[in-house]
Amino acid sequence: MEYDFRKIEQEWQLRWKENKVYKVLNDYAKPKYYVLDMFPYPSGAGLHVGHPLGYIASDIYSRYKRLKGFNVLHPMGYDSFGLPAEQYALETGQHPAVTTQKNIATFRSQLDKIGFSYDWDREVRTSDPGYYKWTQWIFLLIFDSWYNQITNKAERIDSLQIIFESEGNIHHASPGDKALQFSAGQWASFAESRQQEILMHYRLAFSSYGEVNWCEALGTVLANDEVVNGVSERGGYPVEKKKMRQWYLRITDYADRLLEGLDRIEFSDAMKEMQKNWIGRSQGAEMVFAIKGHAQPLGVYTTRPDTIFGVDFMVVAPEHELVPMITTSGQKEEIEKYLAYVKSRSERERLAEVKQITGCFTGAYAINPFNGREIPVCIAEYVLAGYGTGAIMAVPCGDQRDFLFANHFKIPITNIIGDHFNGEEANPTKEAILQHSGFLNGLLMKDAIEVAVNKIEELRIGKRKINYRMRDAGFSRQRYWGEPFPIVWSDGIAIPLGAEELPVELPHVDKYGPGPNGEGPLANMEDWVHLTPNSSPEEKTMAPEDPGNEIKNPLAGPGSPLFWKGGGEVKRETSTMPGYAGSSWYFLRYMDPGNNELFCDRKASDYWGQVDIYIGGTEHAVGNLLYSRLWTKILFDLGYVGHDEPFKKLVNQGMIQGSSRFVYRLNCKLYFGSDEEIAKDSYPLFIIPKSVADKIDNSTIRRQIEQEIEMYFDANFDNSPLRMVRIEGMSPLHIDVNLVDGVELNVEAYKKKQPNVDFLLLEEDGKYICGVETEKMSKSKYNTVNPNDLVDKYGADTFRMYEMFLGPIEQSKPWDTKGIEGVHRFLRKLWRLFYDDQKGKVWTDHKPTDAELKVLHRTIKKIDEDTERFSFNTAVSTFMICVNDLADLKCHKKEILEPLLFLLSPYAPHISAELCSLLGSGISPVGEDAPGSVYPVFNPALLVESFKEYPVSINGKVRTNINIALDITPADVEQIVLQNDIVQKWLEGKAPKKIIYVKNKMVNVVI
RNA sequence: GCCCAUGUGGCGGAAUUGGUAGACGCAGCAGACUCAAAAUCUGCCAUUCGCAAGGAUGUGAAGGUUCGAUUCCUUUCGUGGGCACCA
Repeated sequence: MEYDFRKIEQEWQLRWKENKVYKVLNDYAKPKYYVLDMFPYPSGAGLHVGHPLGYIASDIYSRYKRLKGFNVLHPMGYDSFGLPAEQYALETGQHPAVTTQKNIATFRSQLDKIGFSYDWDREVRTSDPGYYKWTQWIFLLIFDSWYNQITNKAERIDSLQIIFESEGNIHHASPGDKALQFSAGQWASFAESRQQEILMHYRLAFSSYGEVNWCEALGTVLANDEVVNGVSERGGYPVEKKKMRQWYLRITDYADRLLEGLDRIEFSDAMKEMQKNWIGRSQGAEMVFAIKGHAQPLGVYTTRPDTIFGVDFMVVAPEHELVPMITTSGQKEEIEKYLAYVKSRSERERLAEVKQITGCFTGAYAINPFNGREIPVCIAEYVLAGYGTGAIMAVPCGDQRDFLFANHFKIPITNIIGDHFNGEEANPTKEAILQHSGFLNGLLMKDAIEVAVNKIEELRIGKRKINYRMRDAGFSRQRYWGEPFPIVWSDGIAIPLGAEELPVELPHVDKYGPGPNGEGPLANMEDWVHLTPNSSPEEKTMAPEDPGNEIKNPLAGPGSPLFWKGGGEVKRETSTMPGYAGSSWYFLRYMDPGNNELFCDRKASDYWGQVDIYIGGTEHAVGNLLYSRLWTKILFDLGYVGHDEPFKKLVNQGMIQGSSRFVYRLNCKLYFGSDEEIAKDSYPLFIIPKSVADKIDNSTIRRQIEQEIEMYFDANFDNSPLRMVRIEGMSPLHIDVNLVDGVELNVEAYKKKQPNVDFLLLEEDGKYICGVETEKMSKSKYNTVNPNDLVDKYGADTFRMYEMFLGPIEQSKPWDTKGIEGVHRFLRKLWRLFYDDQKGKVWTDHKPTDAELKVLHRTIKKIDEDTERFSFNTAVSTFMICVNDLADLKCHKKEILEPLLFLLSPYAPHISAELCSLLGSGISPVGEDAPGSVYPVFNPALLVESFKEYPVSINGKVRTNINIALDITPADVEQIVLQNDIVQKWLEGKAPKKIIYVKNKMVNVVI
């Protein structure tokens, strides 16, 4: 009986599907475990071998935990909104919904072949109205919330209204307009539109005019992480700043909690570091400098108040509001010239010329409050309007940019750090003793920071301040293929739709181009955008004549002013939500996917709780992972979930790189002698070996190739038309890796695909060895490998184990198909422990020996340890060692083999299930007959040894091995070791200085 | 520039707490079985000196701590990733 993996895998997959063995119930009595994969964007290219790496790891872990008795949630879905489908629609006219549907079908069929244990009844798709209804719902919830800095959590907006009614905003400054202040009485006197405008500044999801990354070529706004080096990540088009009405999430209010939460979760240091950098917390002080002759002072932010006496000038951002006010008439012309220059420069240019110092003097002078010194105020590009106050106090001896600026404009530098400053570059040290620094003289800079801040606060010219690099997250996109906002606009007021209006379905469009004024494609849908009475039958409920049908927001509670009373022009919001909207909470929907009342029942989220293991790539380090954490914290504050960090532990899978193969095409010109031109098609493109291609510049090699070509024509034409050959060089060409066996090209197969080529100068055996390079896996490089091909050839079990065998899950590594044979051989060898090709059944019911039990229990222990720590590559090795050992022992005993199958089943479920079923005990490691209690338990007693083969070293070098009983005294050990011939030889009659004996490890004799 | 990873045979990698470096697999070499092939099995396989026994060297490089270092410390080089006028 042979190992017929195709038949076995097909049959078991069908059976598992029919019996719904992976169905997961919210069985609140059982201990839970939540294993999550980052759900994929269903691209048109389908899966390549890199995708399943994480999926296989998570599947193994899920199956393992299930066997250990946990109720394991292990779902899968699709992040199916996004730009690529829309781009494709623009190019081909195919509706994104159609292509997405098709791509998902491809993904699903590929996933199914690998034998994953997903509960597909819990599948989510972010582009499904049944799903994005709740994305919209959560958005409305966030819209209806504000961040209370006193209680330090999000609250519903009505609590803020109550506060305003009783005390104004005295204790809650507006995050959008710091200067705004009003009393309770004033609040009551404001018109409703004014009140709404003020509330908007406080909302956690708010709308505001802001500078966005506008990409003309894509006709859309891009997120910061979609802009790379000033051009769009996709397509590389230029990106510029543009003011536009946008939606934002007030993530900055959560900056500190997002930082603090990192201490409570298991992410890699690299990942935490990336998030910390992104948040960019810095501690310092904000203080004001008076400007000579002006009433309004200049506010600056600094992290180094200790350097206050080293301030030689001030720099403000060119966009700073004070610039036109303080510029003197003498400097006006120059300043305007500089402003024009700044404006003319695109983001791209500015980034390309980092560290180039440009700037201009305003003519104004600021006064240092500590020593009364008058210092010039300049403007410069290197000061950013969006960070801090948009102005700095420049300390050239301590900051390199300030130093360069001072040098450039010949501003004298005050040295406050003595020898630490060499006059050639700034030194940002905190270890210097301060000089020329008034009341700070003699203090270590480190210590002076606190002293200076205290003084600043005492003099009431500033206060300590924490700043963040992170900005509020732009939440609207001028795109089609995303969630529509459940918002309508009336007289400039954003009105949330009621829960009963959800989902606001994405209307079908025929054109995917941008709308007028850079709006999204939805703006072209006149009928959809304008909500006037009777404009569309299904919107009847909005008819203003019917007072019972007001658009009300039930989220805002009774008596809320937030509803549309009819009349006036009402327009829908035409932008859509960004890609991260749907992926910020999908892990919650999996817990309760069918719920029509709520996005996820609190009981379900309390049960499943945090994702215990989240597996995915590093590319979402600051996107998905940060926003998911934000949404969870908001939902936690508002009482919708019971935990505030979504992911307990994150495992980053490495990237599988492609291993590209090249052939080298000869570039040559052929001259023909006869008048009759021979058809171009009748002579081929010539391919030369890499060894020849490398030496193409060598004239001897060229001559050799030319002769080769002449011979070719002599052989293929009766009267060779060739008069002359001139070789111009060669070009490496990517060739399909599937035509290559290792590095050897399958010449026949290649010729079938490329009939018009011929190979020159091959070795005698006719082999062609390809060039090799490691690159990103991509279709255009012909280096993708489709898992389907491998599953067809070797089976899913082999494929799963091979992917794990490649190396540590977190490491990036190039794909190499060659080694898969070894894993396949291992599974066949395992099969032969049960069934022999000739003899048939070989397994028996005989009692196992101690040696056999030892092999089994060593394996149990190692597999447990390795699986727990995600060391799947060593686990596969362990299985191989075990099967090798059992084969050596000629062990075919069911009592040993059956537990082994249970150990193996998370890794290779099909063969394990088949062999278990053939053993006939009526228990299975997969599915409905798999009680947790049959998973093998390690018995340490079986591994106890009484002797050990100790390595004995002389001066740290191993010279021999001696078998010594474990229970004897160190003195006896020394005796035995010293009597050993080899040790004697090395001692040369001398007495050892010292003997180190570590029980169960080694013995070292020091001479 | 700053931060984080990482560097071990021809190749992927192992060595979990400082204790026999190279497990397991690929590739390669030699052999068995076979008419032959496939499949399978057996042996060899870091470098170097040596007929061998047995030495010497060896985890990017240089130092250090230690009886003992792939593992810890310092310096340095290479590779990969992230951030980058953030005051």
